[in-house]
Amino acid sequence: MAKELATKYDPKDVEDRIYKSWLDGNYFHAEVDPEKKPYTIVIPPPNITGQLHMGHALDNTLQDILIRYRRMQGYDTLWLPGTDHASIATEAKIVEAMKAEGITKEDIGREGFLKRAWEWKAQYGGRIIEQLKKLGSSCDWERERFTLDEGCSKAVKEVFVELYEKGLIYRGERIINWCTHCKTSISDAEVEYEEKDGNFWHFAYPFADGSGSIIVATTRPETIPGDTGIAVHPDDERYKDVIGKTVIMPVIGREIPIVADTYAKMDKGTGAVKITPAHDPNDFEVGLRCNLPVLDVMTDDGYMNEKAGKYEGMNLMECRKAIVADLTEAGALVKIEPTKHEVGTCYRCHTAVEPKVSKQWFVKMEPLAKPAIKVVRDGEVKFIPERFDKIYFNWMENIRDWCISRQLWWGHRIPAWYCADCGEITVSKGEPTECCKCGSKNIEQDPDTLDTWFSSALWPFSTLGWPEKTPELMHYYPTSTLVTGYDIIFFWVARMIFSACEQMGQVPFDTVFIHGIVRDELGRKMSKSLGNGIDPLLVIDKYGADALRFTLATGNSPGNDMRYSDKKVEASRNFANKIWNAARFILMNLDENEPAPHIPADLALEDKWILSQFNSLTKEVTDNLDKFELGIAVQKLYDFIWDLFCDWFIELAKIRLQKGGDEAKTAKAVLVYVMSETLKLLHPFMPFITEEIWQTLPHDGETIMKSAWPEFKDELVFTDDEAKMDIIMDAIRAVRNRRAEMNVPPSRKAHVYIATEKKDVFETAVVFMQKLASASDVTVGEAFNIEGSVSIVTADAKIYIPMGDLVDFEAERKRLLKEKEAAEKKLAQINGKLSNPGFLAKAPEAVIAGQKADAEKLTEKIKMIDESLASLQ
RNA sequence: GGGAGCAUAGCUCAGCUGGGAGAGCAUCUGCCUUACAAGCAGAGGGUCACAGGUUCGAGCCCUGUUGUUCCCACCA
Repeated sequence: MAKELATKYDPKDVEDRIYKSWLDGNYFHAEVDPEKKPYTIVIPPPNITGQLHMGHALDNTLQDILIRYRRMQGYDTLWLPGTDHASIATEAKIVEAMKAEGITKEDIGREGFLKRAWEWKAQYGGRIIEQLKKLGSSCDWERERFTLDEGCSKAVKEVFVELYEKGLIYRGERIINWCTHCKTSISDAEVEYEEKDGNFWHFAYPFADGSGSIIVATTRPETIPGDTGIAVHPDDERYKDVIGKTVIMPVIGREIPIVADTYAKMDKGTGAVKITPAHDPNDFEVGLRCNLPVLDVMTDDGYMNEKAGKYEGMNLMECRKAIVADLTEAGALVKIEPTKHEVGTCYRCHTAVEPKVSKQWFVKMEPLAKPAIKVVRDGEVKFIPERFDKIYFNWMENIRDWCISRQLWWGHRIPAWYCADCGEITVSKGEPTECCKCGSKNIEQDPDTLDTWFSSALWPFSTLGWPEKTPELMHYYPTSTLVTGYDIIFFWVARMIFSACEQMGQVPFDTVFIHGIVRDELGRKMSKSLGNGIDPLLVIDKYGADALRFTLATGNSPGNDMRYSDKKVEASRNFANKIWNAARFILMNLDENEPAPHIPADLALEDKWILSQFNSLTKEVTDNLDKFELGIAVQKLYDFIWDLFCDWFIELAKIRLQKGGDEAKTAKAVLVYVMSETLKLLHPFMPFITEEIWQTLPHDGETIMKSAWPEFKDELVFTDDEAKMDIIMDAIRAVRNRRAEMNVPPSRKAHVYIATEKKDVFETAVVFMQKLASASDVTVGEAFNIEGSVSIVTADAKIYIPMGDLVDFEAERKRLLKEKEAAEKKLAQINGKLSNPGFLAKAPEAVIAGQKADAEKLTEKIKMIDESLASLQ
């Protein structure tokens, strides 16, 4: 015995040690090698506030599989890791922590706050990185980046200034989404719509001239104090005469005009709509067209302000109630109509978002979207699965300008300075000391910061050193594959694409590999509020990282959600243990000086069979990985290892191992070869256990992760031997089946007679039958006539087992009749096809030949069943 | 309002360009066969949601229906 492994696989004994050895070997590190083809993945940077969840586990498992695969194939492989500063989330967290101490942001000021934020980052920002390591992620940690580090900040300023100078970034007063909880503007993409119950309140507004009233409907009565007009459609006959009149707002008492604008739809509501330019995006546009004043009646934290008159100081809901009550009392309420409507909420805190007029910075999207649409349309960037390009196009084609300024401190400060003297804006990469127009020193920087996604949009090139033309940028850019969930296509993927097209004139990656989300056992989204989240670290602790990875890879079909369950991980853990035990068995049998893996001469039938199977596996797994069919690849590996290698080949190899001598030597060599090559194919999926076993087996090289990916070999194609093994396995299964049906324990051996035309095949199978089909002796001949025996019919043989005492002859007869019936039914089906002229004319030849062969086999089988039935008489 | 996904064994899901319905778990039966009981050998279980169509042939392609999940959208 050469080396030993523990009897049960314990990931805890292995994983940390192996991971450390990889780090010590510096195997994850990429150095620019112009001789080699690069393969690059940039990690979707997790938030520094984050803890590893199942979504990260899935995303990073998939990335690691791809990276390890390409690394073994010899690519110059870079997986670039990093974290995102996550402005809103992080700032909220720190503000909350300060609140516990009774401090506010304003108390300590901008500098003090940022100091605390960086301290917080230093303390917690590395947490998720350590967790990624537990998963086995083979990132190049030496190149770890942070969206707020010096390099990324430089890239951000560069892009901002350039876009500003091109007129693609502008500052303006527009309707934006305002989160009253986070107290900042947010972009359209950051608004999530939730269906809520609400009402349509119909109110009558009397005309100022006393000639009756006009009825308008609203779902948001609290915006009434901000109304500055009522719009009707210019062609609306009903209101033709009132355009230009004014109404007196009940209770409020203000006089506002009725204007004509096509925005008012004649078939909606009453056809007359109140206009609140400060608090509704459409109304804002109407206001611009019809010259209505903008009246902002809300404060930044969600209360009515002094312009709301008597409602000042109320929060929005209080105000709504008060206004409805007041208007009702004033007799203005016409009717209430219950309705459901979509309410925009902040994607971080789920507070209702208020549309609000505000002066903010925007990216002009249309010119940027155009090339970004083109590169996907032209296939320069491919989504997998393809259907996501539709979602992408739909978004890009209807995109509105991107509000990028945030009223936060934690983030990239907007590089714009305002002159107190002339009002000019100075936008600069550096730290300007004077106004670019009037030269005044009286300038002050914009206090706002940029949307977090502005910096992550630059991630594929900012992390490689851009705007510097670093060797890394030249070599590794554009990156290869981006792996991410469908939930951040808009936030991130789309923005990376247009940013790269604009800055680099080149796509950021050629493939976007999209996965779904990991749901709980009941199919629900894992969430903090439901408390149904599964901590991947606990799973790793219990079952091992390999088991978790294997589970996530198996469940992955691109773009689709998957459910997590402990049962699945348990099955994966069992698979790991199966491999472990197969390795133990092999090691037990090896000699002290067992040679390195190689294909020996004098291959036996079963050797050629397993090698041929392995060869096909290699090709298939490689093809599947190239097509991002990870789940299929891993399933094939599972089937090969468990069913073919363990359940058949190892069992067959035992025969020669017991014999010893040259045959044993060959068997050992094949065991070692197939095992270690299979471990390589499995390594991207289960890196730890494969490394541990590979190291223990005879091997060349220091680590499996740098070994060469197996390739299809023509000399390992043994088609005839595969066919022979199929015949033998068929017979063995048939015998086992019959014995099981009769409840014969394996310990009761029996003589087996095989009548066949393929004597040579079955003669080699004698020892196999003894080992795997409980045969004491095996006699192969052309025909036998044995009284009182069990008979078994396969396509290639009729097998007799004299165990008359165990046989119920009547039952046996019934069984044979049933089998015959099944065979005849099948044969009739096939003959139906074969007598169909259309089938013969149009089906491919291989299919026809296959059907003919099946028909022959069935005919033969029926003949043999008949013989058996006759001998039962 | 627009769009997309899903519907296959009791459960969770594979099934790639149309040509023999599969896996894991669960169930049942028999096994301590000296790598593995986290195992071995076997068994049962499916009108592939429904209705049409294309095709020699459909789980797979087309149309429609139902159920379900999700995304997008400025309908007062």
